[in-house]
This record gives sequence, structure tokens and C-alpha cells, in this order.
Amino acid sequence: MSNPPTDRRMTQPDRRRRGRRASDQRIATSKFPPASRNFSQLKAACSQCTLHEICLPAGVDMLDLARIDQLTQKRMRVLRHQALYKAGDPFHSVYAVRAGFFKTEGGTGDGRDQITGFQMAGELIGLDGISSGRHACSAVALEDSEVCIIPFNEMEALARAVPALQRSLHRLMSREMVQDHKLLALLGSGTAEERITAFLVDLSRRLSQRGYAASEFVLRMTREEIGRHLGLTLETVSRTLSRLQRQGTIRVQQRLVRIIDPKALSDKVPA
Amino acid sequence: MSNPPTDRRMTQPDRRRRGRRASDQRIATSKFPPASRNFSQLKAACSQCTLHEICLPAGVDMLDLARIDQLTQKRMRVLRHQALYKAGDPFHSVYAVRAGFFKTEGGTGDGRDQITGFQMAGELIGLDGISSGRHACSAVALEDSEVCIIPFNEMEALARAVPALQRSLHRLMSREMVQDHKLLALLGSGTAEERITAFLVDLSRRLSQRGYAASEFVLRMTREEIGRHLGLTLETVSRTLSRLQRQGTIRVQQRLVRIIDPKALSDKVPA
DNA sequence: CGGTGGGTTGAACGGCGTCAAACCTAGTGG
DNA sequence: CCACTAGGTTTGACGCCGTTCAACCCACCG
Repeated sequence: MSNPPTDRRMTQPDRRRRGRRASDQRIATSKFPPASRNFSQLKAACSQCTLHEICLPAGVDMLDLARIDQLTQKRMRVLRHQALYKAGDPFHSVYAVRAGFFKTEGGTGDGRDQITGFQMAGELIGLDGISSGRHACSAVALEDSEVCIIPFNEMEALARAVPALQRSLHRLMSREMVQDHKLLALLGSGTAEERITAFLVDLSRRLSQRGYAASEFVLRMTREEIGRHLGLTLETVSRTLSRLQRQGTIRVQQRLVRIIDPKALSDKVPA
Repeated sequence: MSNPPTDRRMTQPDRRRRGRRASDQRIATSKFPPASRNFSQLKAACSQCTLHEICLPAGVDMLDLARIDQLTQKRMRVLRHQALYKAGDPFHSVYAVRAGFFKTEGGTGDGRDQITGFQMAGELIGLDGISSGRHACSAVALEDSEVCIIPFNEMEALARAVPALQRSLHRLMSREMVQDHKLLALLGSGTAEERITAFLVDLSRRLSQRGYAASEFVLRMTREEIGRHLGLTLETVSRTLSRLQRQGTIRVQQRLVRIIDPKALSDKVPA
């Protein structure tokens, strides 16, 4: 219990669409379809959002917050397996995850490339597109999700007027670099067990930061996706999880992970 | 021939200081010591710098360039094996490499951690410090080098006034993220040979971008440092270089690398 | 009830790490 | 000038961890 809100009944537009391999076409909705008005109100600006402490507006005072509200008026729902954007798409906006879970993967997202990260509520996606004007990776929803669309030109303009926003943006970009470097170190020299434990500890930390239980959560991604994130095969991921369970450190049943011995887990991760 | 200018006689302050294990104390000079006035003039602002096309001022017009000159007035020399900053140091400035070569490595730089990157002239160092207010890694000179000191608060202020500078900064940060993702993909699934060839191709590209020969260059780093960058041991690096030589793709003698068959080399790198 | 995608587990192979030894080069001191 | 030293590099032998290939199980759904 006490799992992320978007568990499975979060959005059920009309009919199930599991297993639909046509996971790749873009989404048309840029505003909510009338049908889902009851799911969440149209105008949930940053100032009203429960995430504004950890998201882009972090550190911006109430006065300026109202100006940021202008930025994030458009929102969008992305259904499971759909791409928010794909590698090569022209870059116009960045996206803040409001609810749900994403993966970002290199290449066209056909399912072979490295997965550079998993993003949850309050995290920004798409900043990699700035450098070339085209997205360098694809962002795909792991479950039915919702994002705020933040037009990048407008955000830059506002950042020029609001120093706190500018600083927050820089902090977010810098944080992403630091995270990437940590992952690099892990892939460079960590064993399978170290990679998996570091992954679980990181997930747990980010979830608890958002008010969810740190010791019990559902993995939103498959073993194969974990593997492609950590530079391992799905078999190794599975085996390692089983071993951790045998050691009494965690409990795994399907996607549900329970952390039995948090200390033992943290002790395994290098730094 | 036609190698980077800082080859070996670049700066010889007074006496050799090789093998000095005390590679770790900070540098005191924030302006040039009088002795080295002849090495390069004190006032070489961005507008005069040969690197301004690829460095931070890229895309800034002549008028605004004069304002950026204010930012980069302070420069600093960093001798071989000395740290420009170390992990944990408070973050105040970023640095643009003017000449020489750096490595950035996690941890305190004691020589065990992952090397996140090698930086050459025109590249920015230190952006990772924004997120926490402290540098997350250490930057160490691989040869006698020189950097421009860019106080970050001042740069942010100027970026608010000069959109082109703002955009350039964002582009640089974004580019670093994209590069990290490429490296991630390499460490995640590449063989030793793919990692080494990708590394060589990247080095060659960046050097030729700066006007140096693409097919012949000296490695500024040891085999061990290459290994710590690519997630390999020095032995594997050495063996792989030897194998590439046996295949007739490159020629290696010590640190000197000649690329014999550029196409064969590029064909080996995955993407 | 069968189909399908995801997960687990076993067995054999192989690339790369580990350990060890020798060499090469440059700097140091006699 | 030469011997000595130390760091860097090369090469070989061996073993381990993770990949590969394959079989099987499980949960969910049509």
C-alpha cells in the first residue's frame, strides 16, 4: 500500500490498451479531452501544485510564482508506452512530470539503446534538446502519465526576469549532470549487485522524498529496462534480485519490492 | 608534428617538478606572476581570444562580447598534476580552459574514482558545482594549463541581460549532458574495443575542431586514466591499443597516436 | 482454455579483470 | 657519462562474473 497515486487505475480513458505494440505514435492532446475533466482540474498552476517545492519553481517566492504559472498552462497526458518525444524531434519545450513515470532512451526508442534515466513526478525532461535544437533521446511513458509543457523560449525569457527561476533551472541541469556522473561511476566499475542496490536505494530515496513509503514500492519498469539502464542483461537483473532476496535484504514479488534491511542495502553501494 | 601548442616546453616556470607526489595542493596565483608576463599578455579578453567561436561567447555579437570581456578578466595557470578545484570545495566560479588539458574525476581525486571527462581548450569546467553549491568532482591539470575564471554569479547576472550568452550557457550545459549520455551508452554495452575506438575518434574530432591534425596526436593522459574514464583496466587499454595496431588501424608509440585507417576506426564505433 | 509478455533459473562460453613479470623511458644522483 | 630508480607500458596466464542460449513458470487477458 501507499504506492504512487497513478498506480493502475489512475487513468482508464475508455478501454485497456495493454500489449498494443503500436507504442510509438505521438499524442495529439495538448489540453485535456472533455472526458477527463474530473480527473484533475484544467487550471492547476505551479502555485497550486503539490510538487512546486521540488520542481522547477523551487526557491521562487509567491509573487514570482504567479508569473511562472503563465509558463505551465498547457498540460498533456501521455499514455503508457507512448512517446512524449522521440530522438530527432525538433526541440521546443521541456516537460515537467506531474504524475506517472517516464524513461529516456537513446536512439529512436526502438528498444535496444541505453536507458539514460527514469523520471518521476517533479522531474524535468527534455533539457538535452537544447544543445542541437533537436531531442537527443526519446522519452516514453512507463505508465499513464501527465506532464506540464514548458515552452523553452518563454522559460528562458522569464528566467531573465526572475533570477530565482534562472537559478533553479541551472540547479536542475547541474543536478542532472551530477547524477549522470554517479551513474557513470557505477557502470564503470560496479558489480551487478552494486548497480542493482544503488538503483534501488536511489529509487527509494526519490520516492520517499515525494511522500511515498521508502521501504515498499512497485517497479514501473521491466527487468529488461532496468538492465538497459544499468548496463546488464535482464537475466542478470533477475538473478541479482533473487540473490538479494535470498540474503534477506529485500523481498521481491513481481514488480513489488520490499526493503527488509535498508542498512545492509546501503552498505552495498560503494560511495 | 603539428601537435597542440602546449606540447612540453609550453611552460617551464623555473624548475621541473615531475614526480612530485605533492600533486594536490591548490594554486595561489589568481593573476599572472610577473615572471610570466612574456608568456601571454595579461589582457586577452574573449574578444581577442582565438577560441571565442567555440567557447562560452559562441553566438554573441561584437557589442555584447565587450561585456563578456568583463567576466573573464581573471585568469590562472594550473601546473601539471595540480587541482583546479577538488570535490567538496565551495562553488563560486566556472572555468574555461584556455590552453592545456584537464581531467575531472569523482571523489577527492586520490586516483581511484571514475574519470568523468577530459577537457581541452575552449571547454567549460565546474558546472557540476551549481546544484549543491559545492564542487561534486575534482579537476586536475594533465599538463601545465591555463584557465579563465568566470565568477558564476556575475555570469548569471550578465546572462539575464544578454540572451545570446544565456543561450550559449544553456547549450553548453545541454551538450555536456548529451556527451555524458553517449558515454553512458558506451559503458553500458560497448566492448573494450568499441570504447577505445570511440574515445580515439572523439579525441580526434575535438582536436581537429581546434585546428590540430586529426590523424596524429599525443595522448595527454596515461593508460590508467583512459581506463578509469572508460571503465576498463590499464592492461585492457594497453592490450586493445596493441590489437588495433596489429590490425593496421592505428599506430601507437608511447603517447603518440597515428590514425592509419580512419574509416576502419569509425566503423568500429557503434552509433 | 490457450496465447502472450514478463520473469526465473540452469549450463556453458568468453571477455575482461587480476596477478605477475619484464621492459622502456625519463629523471636523479654519483 | 653511467648506474639507479620510479612511473608508465606491455605481455602472458588464469579465473571470475556476466552474457548467451535455452527451458520453464507465472500472471493476465482475450
